[in-house]
Amino acid sequence: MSRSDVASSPHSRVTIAQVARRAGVSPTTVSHVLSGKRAVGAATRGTVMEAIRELGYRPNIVARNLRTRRSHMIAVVVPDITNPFYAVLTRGLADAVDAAGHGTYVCNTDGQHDRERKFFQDAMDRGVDGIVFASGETASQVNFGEVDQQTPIICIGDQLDHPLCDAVIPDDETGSRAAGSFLASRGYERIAMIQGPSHYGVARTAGFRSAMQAAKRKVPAERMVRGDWTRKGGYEAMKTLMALDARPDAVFCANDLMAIGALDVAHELGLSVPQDVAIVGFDDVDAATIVTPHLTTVRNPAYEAGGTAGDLLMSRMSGRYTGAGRTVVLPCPLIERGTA
Amino acid sequence: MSRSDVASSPHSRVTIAQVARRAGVSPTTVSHVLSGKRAVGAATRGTVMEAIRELGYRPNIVARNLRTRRSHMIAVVVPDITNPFYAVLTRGLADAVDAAGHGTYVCNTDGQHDRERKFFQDAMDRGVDGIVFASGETASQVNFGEVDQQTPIICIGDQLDHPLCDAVIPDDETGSRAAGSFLASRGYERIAMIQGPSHYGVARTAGFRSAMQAAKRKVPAERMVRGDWTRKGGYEAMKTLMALDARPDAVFCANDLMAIGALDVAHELGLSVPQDVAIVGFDDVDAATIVTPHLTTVRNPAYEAGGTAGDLLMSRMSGRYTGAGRTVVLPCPLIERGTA
DNA sequence: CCGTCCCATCAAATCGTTTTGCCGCAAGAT
DNA sequence: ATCTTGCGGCAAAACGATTTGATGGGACGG
Repeated sequence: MSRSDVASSPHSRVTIAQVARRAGVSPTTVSHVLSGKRAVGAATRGTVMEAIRELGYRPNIVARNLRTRRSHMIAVVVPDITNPFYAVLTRGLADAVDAAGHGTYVCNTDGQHDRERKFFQDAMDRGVDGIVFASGETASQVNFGEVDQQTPIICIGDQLDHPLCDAVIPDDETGSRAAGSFLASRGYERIAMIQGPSHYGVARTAGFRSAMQAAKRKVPAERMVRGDWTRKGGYEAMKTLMALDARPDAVFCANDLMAIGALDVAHELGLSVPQDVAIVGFDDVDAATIVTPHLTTVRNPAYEAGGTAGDLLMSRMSGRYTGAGRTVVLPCPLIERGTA
Repeated sequence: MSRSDVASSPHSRVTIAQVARRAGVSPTTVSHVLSGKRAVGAATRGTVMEAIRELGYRPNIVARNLRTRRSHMIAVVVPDITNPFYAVLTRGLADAVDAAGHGTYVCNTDGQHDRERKFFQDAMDRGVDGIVFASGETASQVNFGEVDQQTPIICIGDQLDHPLCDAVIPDDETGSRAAGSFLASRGYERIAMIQGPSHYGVARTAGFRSAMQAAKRKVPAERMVRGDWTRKGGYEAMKTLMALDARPDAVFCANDLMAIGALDVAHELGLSVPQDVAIVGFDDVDAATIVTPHLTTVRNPAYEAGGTAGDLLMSRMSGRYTGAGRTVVLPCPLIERGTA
């Protein structure tokens, strides 16, 4: 122990009153030297500081929170912290707000609406200064009962109907368009897509379609198949694609896991990638650089999303911004690697 | 909005006093119907409950925390939530304590000791009910200054010198021994190991050595090489192993990433796995089932570790247990897949 | 010498709960 | 009739900070 516990009372922490008594001043004065909200004489400040050090005083944050109505804590409610996307998002948020002294309280909802509601309530009851909400599906369908009109909310990936709610959304559509254009520019002709389940990831499909149109590539319905976001789903979707008479020479997958499944099929069929068939994914998960060849994909900017969510939150918490809901969209850049 | 906000005052939340006034009773009584700490008449309880519902009362948790000196919040301080091991650990913890109404406050230290200390202080100042601490390296070397002797601490992976500190440690040694024994029982003769950097992961090396001794396999020094936990490090270590005169026919790697690097080498050399060379990893990360063939490995029970950490914590917080530091070791089972 | 102003400090109220001690009152025991 | 006992309820004191209004005393200008 480098720093021994000076004046360690057995338990019961030292309060501001004890410091005041020791320094021969009032609690008010101690509070002021701590907060700097009012000037205190240099001599007095010195005495107080010394008393604080001698007693090893640490302010009781709970008491402070009660009085100031700020907790310096923000809640991040996500489907599952185990999912790398949300883990990275959370990290980006934490890094952004840490410097300002805010902690992050994470809640796993598993995408269940009742849990989402429960954690919203819980967070507000706990008096968090802000909430970052990332839903698996479109958030607008979520109902939060009566939400506190005070605490700012940031919604990731979609809008939420709330006066103080800002949104940060990764630009899936533009990213997908970039992927499609890239494949076309490389000269691939019969470009296919493995989409997500119906009603999901529509922006990715839209971006792809728009790119195909711009590049004058026809995409018959049989080349638009669906997977369930999993590796296995991608595997099966790819199988049906490869069984087509006019076999596609390039496949854009709505996420990396499905792209990896597609890659499995290519290997299994002895097709070389990207010569015989090109593959592009979406998300840029860690596994993208584990498969061989490394997966060409579109990056989903999780860290940046968390960071800007933190920034938006802080601009509201500090009162710097008080207007209506803002929306910031983040680019999803194409990462060229080995599969296209 | 399914539940409209009845009697929604513009802002300023409704307090227990307002409920009491409306129900024609004292705040004490309201508190008692809520907590059930003292009996209240059925009629009064009814009136109070109705007032609560009508006003949409929600208790102010911060005020409650101040009074009761409990926050129902526990801090989990880890190197990086982005690392799947810690993400899963955190999830296990959250799931364990969620039912009891505890939230989890995550802190990323990046393994820096000053940040570890800072977050420890911060957590205690915030009045968390417990701390789960997972350090990258051996925790005993960490110095926390003067820690609160009140709040229980659980240490993952190592002991910590603190009266109220329990430890939960995955049994790396037994797991590694199982891996070694398994390879021997499969008839492999020249078994090698890619260890972690010196002074790290000694338990894994120890377990492996013990298994080799029991199986009467000599392991010359040249067959014990080191990597730096990364895929690239594993790649290079495997290269030197494969260049040996008496080429190993099996390799145990101290973690999965290095095992994947070793697998790269085997593929590059045109060796078939596990016929020409067997490979076993440690951790069972997601990527273990992405490589081909799927990696045989030892599972590092992150989720269970988080869960038992939560259980130990709760047994102390509730006062059920008050004794000296406990240690629970968790088995690391061998997962047979395709590489051995 | 007096009025004014500012600086440093303090006493007291406040934040919204929980908890302790006390007090009627009615029912049952003696 | 008196003495316990227990129940239902209330007033007030914590919990540990912040914040507001007031105050005493020097410095300074007139």
